[in-house]
Parts: sequence; C-alpha cells; structure tokens
Amino acid sequence: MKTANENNKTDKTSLNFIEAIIEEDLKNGKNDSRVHTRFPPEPNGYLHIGHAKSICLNFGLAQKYNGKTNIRFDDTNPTKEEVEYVDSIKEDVQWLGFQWDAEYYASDYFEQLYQWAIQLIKEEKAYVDDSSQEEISKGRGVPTSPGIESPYRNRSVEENLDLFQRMRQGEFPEGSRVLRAKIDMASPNMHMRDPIMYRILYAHHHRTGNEWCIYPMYDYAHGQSDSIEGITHSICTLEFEVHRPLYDWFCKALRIHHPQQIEFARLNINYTVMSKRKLLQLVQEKHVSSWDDPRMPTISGLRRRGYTPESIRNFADTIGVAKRENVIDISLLEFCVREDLNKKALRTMAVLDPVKLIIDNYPADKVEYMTAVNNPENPKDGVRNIAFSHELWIERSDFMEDAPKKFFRLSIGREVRLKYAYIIKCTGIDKDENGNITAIHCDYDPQTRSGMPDSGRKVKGTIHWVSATHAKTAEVRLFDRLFHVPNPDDADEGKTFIDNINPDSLKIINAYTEAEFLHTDVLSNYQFERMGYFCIDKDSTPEKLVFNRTVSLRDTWAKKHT
RNA sequence: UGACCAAUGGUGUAAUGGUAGCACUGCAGAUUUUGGUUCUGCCUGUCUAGGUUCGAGUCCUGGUUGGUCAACCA
Repeated sequence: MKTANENNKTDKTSLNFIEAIIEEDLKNGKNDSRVHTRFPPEPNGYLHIGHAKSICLNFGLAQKYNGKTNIRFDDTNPTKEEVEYVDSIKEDVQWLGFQWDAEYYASDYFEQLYQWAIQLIKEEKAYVDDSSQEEISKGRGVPTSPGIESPYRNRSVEENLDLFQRMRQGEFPEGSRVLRAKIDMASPNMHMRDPIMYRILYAHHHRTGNEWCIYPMYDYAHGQSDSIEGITHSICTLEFEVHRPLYDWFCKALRIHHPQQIEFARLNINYTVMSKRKLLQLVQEKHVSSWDDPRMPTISGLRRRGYTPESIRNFADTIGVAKRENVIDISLLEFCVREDLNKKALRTMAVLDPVKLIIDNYPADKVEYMTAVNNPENPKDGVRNIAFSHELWIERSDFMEDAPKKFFRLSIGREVRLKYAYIIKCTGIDKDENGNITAIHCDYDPQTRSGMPDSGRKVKGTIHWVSATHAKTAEVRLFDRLFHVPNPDDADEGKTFIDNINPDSLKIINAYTEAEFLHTDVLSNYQFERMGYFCIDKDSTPEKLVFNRTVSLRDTWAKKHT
C-alpha cells in the first residue's frame, strides 16, 4: 500500500540526478535493466539521521524501479567493529520500514578477495611493500607534487606471491608489510598512488574470528563486494568521489561486473552534529546518557524521542538529493514530525508547571465527568470522560497579573474557557510571603458547560486543566537542542564542539496528568493539549510514567512575546 | 598553489535551451472550545565576466566562492 506522500513522489515528473541516471540506464538496457542498490554501513557505531537519508534513498530507488536492495556490513576493520552495532543497525533499518533482499558482510568475501589479489600479483598489478608506515606515507608525496616509487615496487611475481602468502600465514608482524596496487605514484589523485590493498592485523573479527590476519582496505573491498552482489548503482557520499577512479580501476583490472558509483551530498542539520566519531565522543564522555539519548540525532535517539518512521521517511523525501553541500534547518525535521503526529497522536491534558485553581462557587464534594475528544483530526479515535472538580491544576503561564490586552488567558476579572468544561471568571489570587502566587480563585458559570446552550458564548481563550484530586503525577523530560549554536563545529580557538553543548538541553519536571491514558506502551505518542507532543519512555514503571517531549506545538504567541 | 566536485530566495530543492515553481522558515489575515490544525495572502533567488543562440538558470571559456583528497579508517 502506498501512502499519499509516496504517490506524490511517484507522480512528480521531476527526477533527482540519480533517478535521471537510472532511467537513462534503464532506457539503454544497461545491467539487463535491473536496479540493485545496497546500504553498506560499517558496524562501528549507531545509525544517525544522515544514514536514514541514505537508507531511504537506496531502498526508495529499488522500490521505485522494482529493484532490490541488500544490506551489507562493511566489516573490513576488526579493530573497530562489534556485533552490538550490527544488531542495532538491523533494528534501525527495519524500524524505518525497510526490509533488505539479502544480508551480506564484506567478510563473506575475504577468500574471494584474497584470490583476486593473487590474480593481480600474477598480472604484475600488485606488490608486497616492506616499507614502514612512515616511509609509505612519505613516498606518497602531497597532492600538489608527485610521490616516489617504493624500492620494493618491482619485485618479481614469485617473490610477491611468496611474501603475500606468508603474510596470510601470519609469518610477519603487524605493520611490517602491506600489499599495494601498482598504479601511478605521479597521479594527481592521491588514491591512485599505489594504494594499500591489505594490511596485517592480528585482531579478532566479529565474524571470521581469528581465521585471518590480513584484512582488505575499504577501496579494495567495496567495489568488488558490490560487483559480487550484482549491484548496479553503488550510491555513496561525496567524499568518496576521489575514490571512484580506484573503484573503477579494480573492477577493470579484475574484469568483473562493474557497478556505477554515484556520489551525493551527505545530510547536515543545524544545531547538531552528524559524525559517528563525534556522536561516539558524546556517549563516551557522558554528555548524553547513551546512543539512544533522545537528544541524539541517531535513529534510536529519534525513536526514543517519539519520532515516527513515517516522519523520518517524509523528511528524507522532502530534503531531496543533490551534489551540493547543504545544511538543513532543524525546523524542517520538527515540521515533519508535527505533521505526522498531528494526525496520529491521541490528545490528553497535562499540566507541566502547575498552579492551583479554586472554583469557589463549585461544590467542594462534587465531581462531574466531561467528555473530551481523543483526536479532533480523527473522529474514529472516539471520546473519553475526565473528572472535573472544585480544585484544578492549571498552567502557571496561563495566568498573568498585569496582562496585556492581547493576553487571552486568565487575569483578575477576565473570563476564560476550561476546555471541555465551563467558562470561568477569575476573582482573585492568593500569595505567600514572598509574593509567589499559591492559588487562583474563580467562579464558574453553570450554564456554560460544554454542550449547553450558553456554552457557545465567545471567550477569547481556552485553557487546559486537570482535576487536583484525580490527577496523577508523571515525570516529564523536556528536551531542547543539544547545541546552542547553529554550527557546533564553529568553536573558538582551542575549543571544540563539546564547548557548544547547550547546558539546558534536558529539564526534568513532574507534571500532573489525567488519571488514565488509553495506551501506556513504550513509545505511545500523545499530544498534551496546547503543550506539545510527548511519548512514553522506556524508563516508565507501572507506578509512574515517564514522558519524553518529542517537540513542542507551534506557538505563535510565545514566539512574539519572548 | 595540484586534481576532482559544486554554485538558484534566509534554508533546501525543481525547471532536462522556451512563463524561475514547490516545501520549510519569517510576516500579515481568516477560521478555531488547542494562541494547535486548516485556509488565504506577502517578502525574498539564478555567484561573476565574456561567448554560442531567435532565446541561457540550463551549453562553452575565464574568474570568484565553497567542498573533498596527503589513515596500514570507512
């Protein structure tokens, strides 16, 4: 079944530059008119919203052109990769709503890759280099001037074969030798200056264990893995553009199926960071609680925050795909989640910053049950009944002593409607010795209960409330952006993005909520009327619910008055 | 002082040689028992200098600006 949005996407006549390439290939019958993409994460961290862009792109393209998408873990560096990450990545992709056609690992191809390396050695296109890391680095030169050839570059095929086989046997210490492709030390492209294909690493691999002590480099593994899987369009981010000649070189030298590498600009969003290294640092240095801290731009963080898969997919569609560097405004992400949650989230009333409202002319022992709509956007969600009584909790910000004319809420002498209940008129306030308001007094108009003839009377404002005797308390975690500047990397001399962390990104409060919720499953989305969207956190207990604020409601009044 | 890539409103993204459109943001208004939603309107754009063409955001050349590349990372 297609969503309205997906239909729009299909209907639109304009193509992004990748779709244009694919349609051209389809027209020419390239790859037998197949489309086969892949999502190739390295399992060395959790997926973030930038990966979501890539996931939606790769899986979306396959869906659009009746193709396939593999998930392939790029696990060629055993020193950084862990199963924990493999599991989280699979969970996140599926949660986003995608199912891969096949699950592969670059490590599945280690033997084939090794055989191909032997082939290249035999064809004098690869050689074993005994140089030290520093010597190799020095010999490579700099981008503006050519490198120099290694003294080991012209070893005989026999010697190379012998050495490479013994590298695999574990005869040489780590770092003592590498296998290099013999290309061009004078190339203006640094990646073509005899790139390293294999290095010796005595490390335990999460899948192959201790079977190998030589591991292929990304450039030697990625294109061939694509090739083995019959990938047609190998989509990656811009920084791999300079790797493409090498990608092509290996496919040609090996005379194997040659997928087309296409690069697009990675996603950047302001007020956050989007590199695995930085996200890992935030976790390790405990600036956040974990990878799924709701302030993190990780998929697991957004999920815990209350974002829906639909909202993230829609975001990915809306930002588009191009080769231009871009920084997306965080407000677009917020727009997407509000748009989705507005349709789905059940409404409830909760008071986050409470002050007592006493209805003096309402009998102290009386309780009425008011009918409330669960979701005005979806009548099928029905109604519920909520207790109303003599004493209520209301939002402290819904009262103002010296209120401006445009303040449509409570002030002495002014009228306001209590949502789903009566119109009340404020008669006075109680204060403590410090001048803080401890209670607000009012009288209600018994003829204005919702549904009664007089309830249609025009009042400027409507406020939410909960009955003080019936309300329950819940913990509410109010999140704000993790960084207080648009570009966290834009730090003063000697400072880093860590110094730009917003010290007020998390505020924990206790709120009064309605007595009951329709659903209390973790992740259930609610709208606290007039306040924002909240979801139930996994830290909740049967005794006390914990809510995360996903995003506040748009507030045009507050915006103008702060 | 290299190579490669990219330049369209504040932010993204379309226009595939023929009317510069859409979304977000911002502003103004209407509706509203959420200052939400919905609806209406407005603001703001083709980096620059040449060239090709009846016609250039689009093609060509130079410049400018930004990005990427010098891990035995991916």
